[in-house]
Amino acid sequence: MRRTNTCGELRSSDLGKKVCLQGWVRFSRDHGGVAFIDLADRYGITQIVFDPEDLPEGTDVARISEIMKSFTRESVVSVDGIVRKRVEGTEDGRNPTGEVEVLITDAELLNKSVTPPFELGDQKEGVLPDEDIRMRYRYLDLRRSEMVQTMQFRSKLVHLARQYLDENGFLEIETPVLGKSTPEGARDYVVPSRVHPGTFYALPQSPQLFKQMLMVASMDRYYQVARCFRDEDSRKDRQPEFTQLDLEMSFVDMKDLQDMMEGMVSYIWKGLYGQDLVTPFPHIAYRDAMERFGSDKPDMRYGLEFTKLTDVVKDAPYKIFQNILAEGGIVAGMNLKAEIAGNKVGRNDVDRYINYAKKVGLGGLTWMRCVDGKLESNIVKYFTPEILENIKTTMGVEEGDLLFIIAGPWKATYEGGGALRKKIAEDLDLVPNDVFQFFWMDECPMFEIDPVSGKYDSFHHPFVLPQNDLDDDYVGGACFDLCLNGNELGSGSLRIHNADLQKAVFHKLGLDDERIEENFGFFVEALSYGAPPHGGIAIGIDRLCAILLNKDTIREVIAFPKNKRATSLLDGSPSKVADDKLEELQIITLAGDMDFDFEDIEESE
RNA sequence: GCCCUGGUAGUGUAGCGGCCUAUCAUGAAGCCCUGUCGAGGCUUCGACACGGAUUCGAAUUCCGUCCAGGGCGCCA
Repeated sequence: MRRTNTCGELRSSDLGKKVCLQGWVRFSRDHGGVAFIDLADRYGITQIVFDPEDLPEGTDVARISEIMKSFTRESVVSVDGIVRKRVEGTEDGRNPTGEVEVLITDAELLNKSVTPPFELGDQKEGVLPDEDIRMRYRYLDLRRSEMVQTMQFRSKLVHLARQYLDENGFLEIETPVLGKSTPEGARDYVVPSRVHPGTFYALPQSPQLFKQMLMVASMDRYYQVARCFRDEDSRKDRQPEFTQLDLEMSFVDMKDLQDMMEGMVSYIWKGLYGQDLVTPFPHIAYRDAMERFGSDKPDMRYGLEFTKLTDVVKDAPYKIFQNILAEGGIVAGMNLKAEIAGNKVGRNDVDRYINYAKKVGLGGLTWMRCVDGKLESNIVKYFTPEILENIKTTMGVEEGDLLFIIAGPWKATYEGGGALRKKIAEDLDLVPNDVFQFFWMDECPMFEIDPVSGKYDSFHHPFVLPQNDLDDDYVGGACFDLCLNGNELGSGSLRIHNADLQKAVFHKLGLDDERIEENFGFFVEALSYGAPPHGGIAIGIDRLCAILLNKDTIREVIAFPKNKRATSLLDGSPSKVADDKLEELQIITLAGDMDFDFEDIEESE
């Protein structure tokens, strides 16, 4: 008999039906006479009961009994039976199928499982095996209902995005996975060409150039669920390969792009949770984000904002601040209000935060506490009463408040401050984890200037449309990030559609004509054939899923992720390839146990 | 490349110089049990990541290696 129902389907309304269920033996409970099996598949769990005293006439009880002995944990089995009501008082309210059970009339072992390396019942929290064990046996880990739900969630989310974009006239177009390596940006994963020995394709870090060329090609609205590759070190939110919802639109301004994205996120939200998301999303300028929260992707679900104190302390005879201000640095303070933080942070904690501040790149951390209406600390003697009073007013200090004051060069100091702010919020449990706060971070600069080398670097990437003349002191970029709860979900921008302007930006970034031609010649040429004004955005699907599901790492929302060292514990990749394959590709390797010695090669040069 | 944390039966853990012939749970194997649902009861099996050092004595301290995770750099 073929499967008639899944293991999550049967209800009281099915009583009396003859059914065939097929699935995995999750738990079995043999009472000597009557025996139960929790039969599981991705739809749910149905209780199967073997009841030798209550079988239809002519059933070969001994045979079924014998077959059931082979039903070891996680074996796949097929069971024919009759849906019946559970004995009064033994219903399981936690399970949607808990009112019924299937009385076995026939059974078959489809495929035996050896003893699984860990238990798959995941009703109880905190008993998961180490992640490396889960990865080694990911196909078993994925059987767990939590993982099944995650995969379903992700699938639904992507499906909703596709639906929305399709309804809005987007074409889903695949761009190449084998492309051209460029020296800029992240390291490429590289694929050797057999046909052209000595040359290599690169896997895309993003479909950026191709989607822009699709705009040149008049496709007008494009999207792709694009796998992207970067050969850089992993983090909990960074994998060597990851998935972006990548899209591009022609004849749009930034608001059009953001409206479209807000519409899409709302649509996904409605589909996922049945609730309306509040739009439009708030905006925060890059500079404000940095100066208020110490981050370009601030978590604004809690306070602990910074207030600039540069002007307030500029005349204080405190040498450390004087030196910093003389070098163009900033001074800013964070007020840990007495009731939420100040009273919970003692002298020892302050020392701990001072140490932490040093670790995150701050020179140090100045603190003051408001006691009996006066600011007290080891350094108040360096400040005049007027300045102290001014600090109190500026920071809104009240009795018991604790001030942390950071000082130093603008970027490093605010970034360090942002790390400190995050740490304090986590320590004091100030982060609400049931709030989802989307917002746009915009008004970004076009370039960043390396303080050491003085070289220009793109703030986002070199294809962003500059907002003013490239020779101006400050050049803004038409780019923005979509952020959620302190995470960057994606970046978007209007793009340069003029070939000369694109070249000028490359020049500004230090590329000469030869290098531009070699690496981006085809692209600049494309722009010269009537490229329309266009812009686009890419949303990190892995991150979005992880945040919405409250997962600590994107590995939890990727079916087969790589580990920290970019290896797959499941298939053992990356791995060596056979020598004859390398020979065909005309590749020799200097690593591993081939008969080449790096030093020999160096000497021969 | 660097910093930090960790590695004890198949799995999750306790132990943190001698009470260790290493705890508990789960699992596996066997037996018992007719209403359980992570069933229960009894019996059995099974581990200190690897290599050095210190010490009368090391799972425990130290050094190195390997493995896993978090972070810095990196991620235009």
